[in-house]
Amino acid sequence: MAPKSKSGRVTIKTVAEDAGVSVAAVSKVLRDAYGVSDALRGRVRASMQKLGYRPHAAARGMRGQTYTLGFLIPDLHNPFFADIMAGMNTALERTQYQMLLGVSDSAVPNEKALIDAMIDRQMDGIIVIGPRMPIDQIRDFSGRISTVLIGYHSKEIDIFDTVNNDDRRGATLVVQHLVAAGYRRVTYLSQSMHGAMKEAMVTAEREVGYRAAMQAAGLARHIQVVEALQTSRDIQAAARQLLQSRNRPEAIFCWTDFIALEVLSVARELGLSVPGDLAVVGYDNTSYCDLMQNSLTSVDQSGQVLGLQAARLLVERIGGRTAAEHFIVTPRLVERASSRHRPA
Amino acid sequence: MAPKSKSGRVTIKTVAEDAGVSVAAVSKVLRDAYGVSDALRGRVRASMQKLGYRPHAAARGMRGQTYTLGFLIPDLHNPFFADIMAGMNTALERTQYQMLLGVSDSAVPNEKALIDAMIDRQMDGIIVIGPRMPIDQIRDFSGRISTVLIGYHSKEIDIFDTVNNDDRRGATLVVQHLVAAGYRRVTYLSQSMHGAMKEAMVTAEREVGYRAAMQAAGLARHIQVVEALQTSRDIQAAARQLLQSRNRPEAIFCWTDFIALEVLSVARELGLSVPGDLAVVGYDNTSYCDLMQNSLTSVDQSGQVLGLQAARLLVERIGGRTAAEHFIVTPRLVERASSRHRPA
DNA sequence: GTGAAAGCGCTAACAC
DNA sequence: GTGTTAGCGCTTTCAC
Repeated sequence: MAPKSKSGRVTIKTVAEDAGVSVAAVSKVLRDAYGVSDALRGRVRASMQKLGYRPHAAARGMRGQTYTLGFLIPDLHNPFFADIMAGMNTALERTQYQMLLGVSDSAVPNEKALIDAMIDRQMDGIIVIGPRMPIDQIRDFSGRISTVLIGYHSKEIDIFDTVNNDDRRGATLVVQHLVAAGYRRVTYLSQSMHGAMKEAMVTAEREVGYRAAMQAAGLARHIQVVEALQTSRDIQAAARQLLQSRNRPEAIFCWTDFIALEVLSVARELGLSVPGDLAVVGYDNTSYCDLMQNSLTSVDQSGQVLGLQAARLLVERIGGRTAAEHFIVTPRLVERASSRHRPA
Repeated sequence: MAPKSKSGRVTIKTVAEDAGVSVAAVSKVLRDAYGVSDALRGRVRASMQKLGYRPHAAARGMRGQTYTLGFLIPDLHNPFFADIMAGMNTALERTQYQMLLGVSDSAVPNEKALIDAMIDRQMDGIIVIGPRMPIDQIRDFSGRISTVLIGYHSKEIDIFDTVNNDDRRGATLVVQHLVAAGYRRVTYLSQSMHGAMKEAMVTAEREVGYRAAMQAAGLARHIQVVEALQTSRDIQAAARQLLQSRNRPEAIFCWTDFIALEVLSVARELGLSVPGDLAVVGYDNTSYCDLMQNSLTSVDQSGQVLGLQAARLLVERIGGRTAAEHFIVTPRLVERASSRHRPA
C-alpha cells in the first residue's frame, strides 16, 4: 500500500500514488469528468476503495462544487415538511448531493443567518420553504446561490424558481365545500406575520382565495380573517376568543393542519361538537388528519410532488439553467368528519 | 475603498489591504486569537464592516474550524426533536456555531452516509439522536469527530458523551401509574428494529424498565411486548391486532407519543372508549399530548434540557475535553385523561 | 505585536 | 488521454 501523506489523511495525492497516476486523473474520476480511459478509471476506483478515500468537501468547495444542498424550513413541528423532504430524497437518491437542513424558527434574522451560513459554506444550491424576509433580500441571496422557493408566490423576479400549489384554488375548494355542506359564517384563521413580509406567502394567497370564494357565494358579509402567532398558546387564545364571541363562526378554515388541531382541542374544551356546532378544515393533509380523533378535512397539495420538483429544478439550475421555472400543483380537497354536512 | 480581489469576492486579503495590515492580522482578529492590539483589532473590524466581509467557511475548513455543528435526527415527524433543538439553540445562541441538520429516515445506510458527509465537510462536531448503527461503527466515527449522543445508553466507550433521561425509570413510572389506576394487562408497544442494533437504544431501556416494573407488581404473567415499524400503516395494523385479540390488553404503553396517537385512533375506530376500555400512555410529552382530543398521559423527559446539555457538552469537547461525560435527566409522569382510574 | 510565507486538498487550464 | 501546475481563502508557524 502506498504511504499516506504525512498528515495521515488519505488525499487524492495518496490515491494517485497508489494507482500510479496523476492527481488530475484522480480528480477527473472523482467528478466523472470527460477524458479518462476505462482502464485508468478502474485503477483509480480500486485504489480509492482500498485506501478508504473520502473527498474533502472543504477543499472541493475552494474550487468547485461541494455537492451539498441546503434546505431551509421554518420549524420542526409541521409534519408537512417531512412529506416535502421525502420527495426531495427521491429526486436526489442516485446523485452525489447531500441535503443539510436549517431551521429558522420562523424568524427573519435566523433565516438570514442560515442562508448566509449556507452561502459561506459554498453550498451548491438551496431550497427555502416559505421565506419571510423582504423580497429585496431574497433577490440578493438568490443572485449568489442557486435557489428554489417553495410556498412563495412571486414570478416577477426571474433569478429563482418556485414550486407551489395553487393556494387560491385550495382556499376556494374549502369555502365551496363548506358552503355546500350548509355552513355560512366561515372564518379564516391565518398566521400573524409579526412585521415580516406577508405578500407572496401562502397564507396571503389562501386569504385571497377565501375572500373571493366567500364573495362569489354571496357571503361577503361573513368574511372574517383572524391572525395568530404560531405558538400553541396564541392559537388557543385566538380560537377561544372566536368560539366564545357573540356571533361565533359556523366553520373555521385554518391555514395549516396543526392550527386546526388546536382549534379542535379548544372546541372540545368548550363543549362544542364538531361538526355539529363547528366545522373545521385544515391545509396540507398531513398524516394527523387521518387519525380518528381528528378526522380533519384538509387540502392535499402533494408535498412529495412539491419536494421532488423542487429538487429537480434545483439540480437543473445548478447545472446551468438560468431561465426561471415555476411549477404549480393543483390542490385537492380531502373530506373527513370535521366538516360533514351541517345538521339542520 | 480598497479594490476587491479580481474575483470580486471580499477576502481577508481585501480586508487587510483596506485596513493597511497583513492577512495574518486579519485572521487573528477573526478568530479572537491572542496577540493583537486593540487599535489594530478596531481598524480591522471597521474594514470588515465596511466591506461586508464574510469568512469563507470552506477555506477555514481547510486549516482550522468550520464553526458548523451537525445534528442528526431519525425523522421529521416526531415533534420531540423540536424541543431538543430549541434547547440546543439556547446553548448556541451567543456562539459562532451554526447548526445544520441531517435526517436519516431511521435507516442505517442513511445514517452512515450523513455522518460521513458531516465529517467530509469538516464539521467541528455532531450530535446524534438515537443512532441505530452497530457500536463499532459509532466508535469509529466518534474517533474522527467530536460526538455527543442523545438517546443512546452506553458508557463503556469513553470517546463520546451521552445525554439521556432515565428510560428505565420512565417506564417504571408508567407501569406503576397504570397499576395504581387499576390496570393489570399492560402491553408495551415498541419499535421494530429491522436488523439494526437494539441494545443501548431508548426502546430497549424502556422495555427493561417495563418488564422489571411488571415483575415487581406481580404481573409477570401479563408481560407482553409488541414491535411495529414506524409507519402509520404498520402501527395501526399492530394496534388493531392487539385490540381485537381474545385477551385484549387493558392498557398500552407506547414507546413514543405519536405511536400512542395512532393507538388512540384505532381504539376509537374499533369503538373502544379511552380510558374506559383501554388506557394509553406515551413518552416524550410532546405538544400533541395536551390537545383535548388526545389528552394523552406521557412521560416528560425535558427535551429542552437534553438539547441544551448536549450542545454544551459538544462545545466543551470541541474545546478540548477528552474525558467522557454522561448526563442524565430524571423523567416525570404527566397524567392526563387517557389513563384515568379504571372504572370498576 | 505584527507580517511573510508555507501549506491545507482539491479543481481546471493548459501542455504534452 | 494523461500529467503539470497555479491558485482557491484561510490558518499557522516563525521571523522580525
